[in-house]
Amino acid sequence: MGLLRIYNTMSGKKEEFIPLENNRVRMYVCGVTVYDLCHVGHARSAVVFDSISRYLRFRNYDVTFVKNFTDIDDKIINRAAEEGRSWDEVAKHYTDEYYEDMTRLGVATPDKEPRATAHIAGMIDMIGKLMDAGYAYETEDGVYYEVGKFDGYGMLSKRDLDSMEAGARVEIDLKKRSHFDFALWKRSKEGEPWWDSPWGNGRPGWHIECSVMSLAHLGETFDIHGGGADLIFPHHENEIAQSCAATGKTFAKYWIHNGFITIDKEKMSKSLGNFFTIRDILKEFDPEVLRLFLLSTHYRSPIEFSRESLRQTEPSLDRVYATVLRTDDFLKAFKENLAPSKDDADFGIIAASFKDKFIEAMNDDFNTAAAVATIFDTIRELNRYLDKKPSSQESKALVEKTIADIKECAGVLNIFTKTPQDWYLSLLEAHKPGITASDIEALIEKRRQARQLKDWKLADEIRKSLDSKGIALEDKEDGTRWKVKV
RNA sequence: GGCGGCGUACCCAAGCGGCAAGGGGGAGGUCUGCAAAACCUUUAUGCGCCGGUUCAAAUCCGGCCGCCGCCUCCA
Repeated sequence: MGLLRIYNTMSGKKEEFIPLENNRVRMYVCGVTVYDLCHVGHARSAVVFDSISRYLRFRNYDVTFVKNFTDIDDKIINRAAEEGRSWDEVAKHYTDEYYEDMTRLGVATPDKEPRATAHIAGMIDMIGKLMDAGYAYETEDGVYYEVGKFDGYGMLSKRDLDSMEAGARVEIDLKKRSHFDFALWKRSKEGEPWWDSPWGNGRPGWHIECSVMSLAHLGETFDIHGGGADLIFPHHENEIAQSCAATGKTFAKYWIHNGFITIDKEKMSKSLGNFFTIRDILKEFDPEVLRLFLLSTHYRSPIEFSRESLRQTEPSLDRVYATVLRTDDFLKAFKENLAPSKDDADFGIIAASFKDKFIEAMNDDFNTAAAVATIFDTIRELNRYLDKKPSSQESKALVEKTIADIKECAGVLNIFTKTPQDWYLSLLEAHKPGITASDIEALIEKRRQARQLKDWKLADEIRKSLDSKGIALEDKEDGTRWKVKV
């Protein structure tokens, strides 16, 4: 499989990936706060880490993948007030919505999906340790972490407290010893949800949950910690401060951060209001289109999002499905009648090298864009081979093996997973051409009869009328196929 | 102000020291009743600009221009 190299935010370099423990990989990724529908920025993070975990498994690592839900937070409380229901109903509702989006996007459920509110006891325990060790202090608002006490503060985000103080944009909270001290425990105000603690009734600060849940499920030190690049500071920096101070151990070995989705070059975000929900986009596009679009750019680079770009992605998928269909036809009609030829040998060499090239691309810091290109290279070579109408005893096995390899590698990215038939039906759904599959079939039959009578005029009229609706016909030896034009 | 990143063809996008991947689009061709699909040829002597290092630079170094992110909640 070769060496896997991963860009580590901590070192700022690509490093050889060596798990802490033999073949086992433990990874923790920061999930979502369940207070609203997810947008495509969330989709990117989910798809990227889903593909990374799939690739690690493809490499035969024994992966434990943990992704949390933040189910208590100011935004949830505010949302609950707006919607006139309890905070936990809001959290439950948007967790369900999240699962619906992830299922459609082909994002596998992680091994563990802890919720913050299920780990309050662990948080109280860790906060107590931090208090005892002198890293935390109490104010009238709650308990704070004193960042100045932690030597390594800023090691991940490469910044030091002094220079940050100079650029601080927020008014100083006089109750805190430093502007950058952050809440471990917030005392609850009237009407807010609360849990009992040695520091009074309250709720956890945001950062403590990840330190506690990763500890509970993965141990003091684990292999990979991931999330969006906007979490580097302060969230991940604070997690490091908490965990290292509490355990005295290294927290995570490799830090992986995905880049943002932008709209008109600006980061997509709730606060700017320039976002598209996953829900809305999937009304217009097959989920694999969004998934391939997200994986066609390296995970650390920004992606400029637009419907136009998604439209450009559709033909890529279509090309693969057309080849899968063609291969199905080839295998069905296969009759062996020639001795092996040079064509078989030539294609055999190309086909045999595909998987290695795919792996090589993925080994280079999960370069999915380059990996996808190896699939397209192989698709072209396969088409070229099929054009030669191979019929030797070897050709059938060769074609079957190639398609199997393509599907296996595409499975790592979880794309090209449908049958061609389902792909065309999905496009019909997404493009809404105003005609049903059975209507199309009926017109194809009418045209078949016309063609039999060599009534080319009528045949062409039927095709033209379908074409104007966005449906293309392809005449094959054994009949006519339809497809949605992309 | 501090820190980080980006600028590759008409569009998207890999490459990060040794002849500029891949997808879309355009042009021409093969195939076809005509098409479509597929395949072939073609489409950047060029990688924001200017210098430097090197036998060799899109890749390394320096300067400049433009854009973005983080420093506040954020995937």
